[in-house]
Amino acid sequence: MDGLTKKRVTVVDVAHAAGVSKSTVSLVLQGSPVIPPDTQAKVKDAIRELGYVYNRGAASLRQASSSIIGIVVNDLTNSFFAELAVGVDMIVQSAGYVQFLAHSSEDVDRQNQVIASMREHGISGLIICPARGTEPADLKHLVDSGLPVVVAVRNVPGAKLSSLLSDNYAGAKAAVRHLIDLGHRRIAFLGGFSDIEVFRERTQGYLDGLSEAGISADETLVIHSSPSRAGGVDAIRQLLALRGAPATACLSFNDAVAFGVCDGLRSQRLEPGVDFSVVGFDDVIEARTAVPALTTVSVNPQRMGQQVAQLLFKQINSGRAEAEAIRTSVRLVVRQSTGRPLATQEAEIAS
Amino acid sequence: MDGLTKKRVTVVDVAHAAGVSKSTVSLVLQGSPVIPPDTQAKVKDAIRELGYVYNRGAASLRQASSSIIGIVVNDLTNSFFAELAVGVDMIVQSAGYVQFLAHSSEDVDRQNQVIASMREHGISGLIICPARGTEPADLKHLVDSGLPVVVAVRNVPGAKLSSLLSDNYAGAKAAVRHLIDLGHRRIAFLGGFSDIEVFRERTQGYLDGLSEAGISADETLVIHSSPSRAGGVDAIRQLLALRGAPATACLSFNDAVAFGVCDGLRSQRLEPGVDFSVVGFDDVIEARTAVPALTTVSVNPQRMGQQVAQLLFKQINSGRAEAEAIRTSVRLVVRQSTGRPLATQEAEIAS
DNA sequence: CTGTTAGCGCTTTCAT
DNA sequence: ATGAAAGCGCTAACAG
Repeated sequence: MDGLTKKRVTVVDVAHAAGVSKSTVSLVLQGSPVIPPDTQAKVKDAIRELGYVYNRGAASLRQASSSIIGIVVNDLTNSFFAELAVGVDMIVQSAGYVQFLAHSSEDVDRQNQVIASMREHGISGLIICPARGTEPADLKHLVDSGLPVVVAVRNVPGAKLSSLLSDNYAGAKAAVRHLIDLGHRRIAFLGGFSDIEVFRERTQGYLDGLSEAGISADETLVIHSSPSRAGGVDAIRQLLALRGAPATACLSFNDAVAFGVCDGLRSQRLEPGVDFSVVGFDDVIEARTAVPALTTVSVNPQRMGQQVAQLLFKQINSGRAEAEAIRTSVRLVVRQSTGRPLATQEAEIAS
Repeated sequence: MDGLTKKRVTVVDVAHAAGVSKSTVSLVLQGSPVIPPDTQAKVKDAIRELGYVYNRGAASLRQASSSIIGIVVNDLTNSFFAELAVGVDMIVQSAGYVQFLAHSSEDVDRQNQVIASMREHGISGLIICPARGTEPADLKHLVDSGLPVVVAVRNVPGAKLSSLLSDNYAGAKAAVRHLIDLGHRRIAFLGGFSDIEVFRERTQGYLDGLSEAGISADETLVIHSSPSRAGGVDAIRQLLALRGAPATACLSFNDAVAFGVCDGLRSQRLEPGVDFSVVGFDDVIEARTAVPALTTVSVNPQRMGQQVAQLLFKQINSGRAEAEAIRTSVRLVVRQSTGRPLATQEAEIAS
């Protein structure tokens, strides 16, 4: 009870208190069936009484395996990735693991640092949403260390790693077709930076969607910006300032951009969904109430997080699986703002 | 180079390759100044060549101290807490620590589980944004384990723990005064649940603000709801449906609620900031562009995260500090929607 | 300045 | 069914 002499209580102490030996305690801790119930009870009482806390570090040292999953995210500030991390955490926790989470702030150096740090802590698997500009070379060490790794959301084309990505191409194409069916001909693509694969996939779907409908693309209608709400405001402002035939609809890089586009429209006294059609990619839960008329190509981030975690565990448990590339399907969710509750119409999109 | 025989490379291997001893390697690893540069170089080369990765688990076992900070958040889905975690991470990383992040989904049992798990992993400090309904008893074990802990954002009144909270009372009062100065007399308080301390503090500020201006409070104008965007929509709908003298302004529990209130207003063809004044608490970065006219009582979550991490490190480094309760100041940010760029006016609020 | 030695708390044969 | 002993990879004394 002396505040200073408080030494860490170990299995030995527990064993002593319970009148058994070290290894018996260890076996109880692991729920081994070879220990008789009464002995188990004695040990458990001693544990409670002494306030013993299991030292997982020592255990992993001995067992050469930890129960830690690392996850490094490019930007936690983006709700999509925060939701994804939540989805991952659900699976990780239910598997009895804990989650190391770090975010790289879109900085490749930082990303390498945190990965190194995680490896030093002996993670038994890693999920990574790569920072912009991540090269296969950056992940070289990682992949040939044999650590189970899966890449989520953004691909790193050259790296031989498992990945779970959304079907960006098919989603963008479906969105464009939807807008064309609504009668639009001048359709813009707003937001995002061209140095990530996701952007390229989405713009490709956009371009192919247009050309399949016999509409020739106008490259001035593709406007880059930060993939954030503020970026969306910028992009729509630039679009509205263009001379020439005005666009009447846009596909936004993600939902943050789409929200920004709506903000920008409103500040010009235009009503999203009425004066100008907006389709957003990704689907943060808030989107449902935020802009009733906002159509989205939706990727459920929590579900995606769960899937990616499952893929990782599959890889961990199967020893050494081949790299596996999965595309999660997306849905086109059309919302109408006529009255309440909202009429929504969803369609699963196959590639 | 054989994929199966790949054994973990240890300090011994490195020592062998570099032609020195175990402890020399260890000293190099710790950047000790007693090792001559050329020996250091040899060792570092060997490390690179063998692909050695430091085993921090073994080190912590020996040193009885890890470099892990735990942070458990009630809801990562709420951008405010995601931003807070980012702020924490900045400090944690720059101190050479890594961050264990888990979220409790507002579930006290889950919260206890993850805390236990973190302790088993030997965290050297813990930051906690308590789940709703957390009792001092839930944290009893924790506090008398002597682990440095700081509570953030939400207080747990009975527990003897350091805390970093925003000045909710003063903020709410200032917001109400602002609305009164604008000429409002029927002011509502929307959103949030009354079982958390933050809610009580904010409503108290609201009530005192009213009564100091000689306005008697009308309890039908305090409407509870989930502290989310959807909750805000609900709350404003309920408010507008009330019979009797209509409210002309509201203070929202947080910014998510405020956004929802704006959504709800718009769906009734009312313009926030024109037909009805809205003040939101908390300040997610997006708020700036989202609703230009939205006045906020602003708490910068990233800054708060940094502060809380600093407080924790202070406690870790000073051995055993007394529990310390800090209130971060808040700012009243008034935004006007007249033209662009926005005219904003800020005022720091003292308690 | 560098090598030797003895554990940190746990798991795991191998005896009893 | 339980105990004894060895060792995971590292650091910290202490010798040399």
